[in-house]
Amino acid sequence: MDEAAYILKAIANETRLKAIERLRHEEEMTVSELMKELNCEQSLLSHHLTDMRAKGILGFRKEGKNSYYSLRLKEIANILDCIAKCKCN
Amino acid sequence: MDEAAYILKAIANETRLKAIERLRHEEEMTVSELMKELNCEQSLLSHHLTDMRAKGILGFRKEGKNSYYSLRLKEIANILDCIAKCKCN
DNA sequence: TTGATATATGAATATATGTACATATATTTG
DNA sequence: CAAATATATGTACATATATTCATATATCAA
Repeated sequence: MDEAAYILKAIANETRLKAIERLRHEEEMTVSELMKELNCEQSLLSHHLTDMRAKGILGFRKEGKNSYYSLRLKEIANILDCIAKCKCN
Repeated sequence: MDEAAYILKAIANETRLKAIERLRHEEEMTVSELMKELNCEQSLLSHHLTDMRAKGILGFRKEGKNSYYSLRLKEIANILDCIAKCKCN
């Protein structure tokens, strides 16, 4: 329950959820790509991504100028589906 | 995504998750019962319950001296299962 | 080597959330 | 009615999270 709260806190944020939702359908994405798609400022997005990465939620790969982020815990995306169902009530 | 974050924020807390997990298996419970089981101080628990109730997550019924809380959005409990699966990685 | 691009980091600040404590309210019981 | 019980509420404070801004670092291209 402890760890559940830890994970939920790490994703309970609009920008973070958007990133997760986006990464769910993509193998990996660069920060720039995410910036454009989420319409989020560079530094802010970087903070969010860095933190989720530190918490094991996102995967990471650096190549040249770019950083590639991916959804490491694929199951996390299912949470979004659960909530989508809740909303239908 | 907006609303997903709203709900996740409302439950991303150890005490709240414990309450949800407990209510999941019970039709309804009083504050006192929850206090004992969650080992949580009265006022603090009340604040948590009141807030989740205000956000539509918990159901509520008052009878005599007691307040009965229930899990209104049953699907929310599924989120806990999703996370349990994540942890297995 | 210089400048541009991509990203990260740190510090400062704003805002939200959690907690404790005192007190209020409503109900029941004697 | 007075005391006891169950719960809620308000306020203050601590702590966590989000956001912004300035700046650092690394890579690439001319």
